[in-house]
Amino acid sequence: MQPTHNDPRIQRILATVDCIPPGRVATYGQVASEAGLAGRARLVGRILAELPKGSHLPWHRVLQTGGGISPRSGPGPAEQRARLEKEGVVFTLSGRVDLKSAAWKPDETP
DNA sequence: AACATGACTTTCT
DNA sequence: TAGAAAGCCATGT
Repeated sequence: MQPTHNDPRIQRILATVDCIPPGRVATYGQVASEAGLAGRARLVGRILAELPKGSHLPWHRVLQTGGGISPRSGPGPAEQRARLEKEGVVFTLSGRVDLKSAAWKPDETP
């Protein structure tokens, strides 16, 4: 079975991602830092990669530094972008999100 | 224990 | 501004 079972760190990451409101996005480093795992951005990515299918977790709101989508196998990236656009997130011609406007602030969680 | 892989980040060219 | 290389952390073989 898998790595992340009941580790509080992992739960914190999942909770942080789940706290990201629609129309806003956060970077891997941002989430990791909030979860108390600063510098472990890759761990966040790994967690999301292991996410089960039925997870309601807004994984699509997690982007790279600069607001770009991490390329990976499958319809992941395309679906991620589609979902974000549906939430009102604007993508630049470079395929990146304008963090100046869409960046999520942990203090602004309703 | 060592090597290889990956939803990352930073720096250099 | 875009592309390639190196570095860092955790997992799996």
